[in-house]
Amino acid sequence: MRLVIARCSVDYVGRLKAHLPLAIRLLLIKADGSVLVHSDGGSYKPLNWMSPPATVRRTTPAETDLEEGVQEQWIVQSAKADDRLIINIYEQLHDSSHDLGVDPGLIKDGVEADLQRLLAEQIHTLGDGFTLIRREYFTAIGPVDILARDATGGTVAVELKRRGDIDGVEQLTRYLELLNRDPLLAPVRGVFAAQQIKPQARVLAVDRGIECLTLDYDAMRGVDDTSTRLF
Amino acid sequence: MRLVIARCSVDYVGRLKAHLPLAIRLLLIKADGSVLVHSDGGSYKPLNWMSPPATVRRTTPAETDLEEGVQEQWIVQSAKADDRLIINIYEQLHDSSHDLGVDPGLIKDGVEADLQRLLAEQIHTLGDGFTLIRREYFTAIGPVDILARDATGGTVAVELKRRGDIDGVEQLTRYLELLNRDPLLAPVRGVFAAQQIKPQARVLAVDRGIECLTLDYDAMRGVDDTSTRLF
DNA sequence: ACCTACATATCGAAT
DNA sequence: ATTCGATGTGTAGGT
Repeated sequence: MRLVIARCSVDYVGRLKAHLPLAIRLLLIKADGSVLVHSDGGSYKPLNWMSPPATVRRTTPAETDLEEGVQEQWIVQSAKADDRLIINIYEQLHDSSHDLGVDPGLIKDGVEADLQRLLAEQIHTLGDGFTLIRREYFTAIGPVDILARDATGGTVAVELKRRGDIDGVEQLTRYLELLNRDPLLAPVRGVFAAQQIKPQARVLAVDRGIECLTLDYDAMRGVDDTSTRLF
Repeated sequence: MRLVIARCSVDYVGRLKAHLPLAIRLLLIKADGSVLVHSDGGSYKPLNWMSPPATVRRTTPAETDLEEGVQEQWIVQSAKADDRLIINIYEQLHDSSHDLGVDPGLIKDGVEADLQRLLAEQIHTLGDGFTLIRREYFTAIGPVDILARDATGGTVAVELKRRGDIDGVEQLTRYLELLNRDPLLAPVRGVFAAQQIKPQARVLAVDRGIECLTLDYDAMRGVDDTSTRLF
């Protein structure tokens, strides 16, 4: 990994065009040829970048660029696509290289799978008398997150999201259409469950006769004591 | 901006939990307190991070951590949420600070807004005799990208995407359903326009009587001479 | 401040 | 290889 602090301008040409005027930035060149251009603010997304695999080629700037004060020009070319990053370096303020080795990678916990496990264990959250048929109930168009039976014996399909968006309602609608063609299951009603449900999604769900359920992950996790001693 | 190369382990606790085992990584601390943890591979997304605004607090490691070889411990606390990043530093291999100043920001060209402007200006791309009713035609469920009138006086709703996916067809379908309830507009037919249309999306669109149109952005920009002198 | 839609999204699993 | 779904999505633009 090479770290360069430089006064530079950057142009990206590929799926779109993007231009960064002259300013001081961090240029991060990774071992796989990928390049990140970061400013001293914003979030983790670089101002400009090139995804790996890529190659960095150092060229002599054109006459007009030299006159303007460009010391070096880097051309970062994607190996896969016709995407290119052109970095004009006016002044290098720092330059260091470091050997990092291979990273063992990230271990995660608390994603949708955990939410699903918790809801399956606490199926009464859906309503009194509910019983679990199964998680990841497989259909031709994909797995239904949770299939359950309500107090009256009716089948309920649950689509589970962290963020309840309109896409999730569409997904559940497709499942319900399919499940309701099965005479052994029909009629199947739908429950759209999420930590947060967007107003638009709620409107669409209600319009289609789908019940909305907002989940409190922290409360559900509080009930399940195994999750408190993960690391 | 501070750049540190260190042998470290990292734990994130917040919306989820994530753990990075001991390895050499880049720690990038920005002026707004945000921190990025990068390895020498992957794309622009850090292995772990803290979004701004945040504060970095250096603490003395606990007894057990000291025995294990932890020299320093950084606690990065989000100012907004109860999100925390804990970085255990076993060895610092590099440490430098740099003053970058404020970045002038990125200038983009070729995003959906540009496509929409060009298609509105060159509405004949849809067919001979087409006239523009308006861009961003507002409805209760969101804005229709372009509403036009064809040679026979019929109304046409255009959904525009850079990449034509199945979601875009669903979106247009919802708009068409709504628009066709309006007797002043009905019947409204749909056109799904994108630089690239996925085969699945095309099949679904055709199945629903929606016309597909592949756009050549470069050609459309070529017609519009103002766009040739953007940079 | 909240909500909505777009993104050079990235990333991983399943097909 | 490609598609699909999740993301600690981020980001910009509107109301």
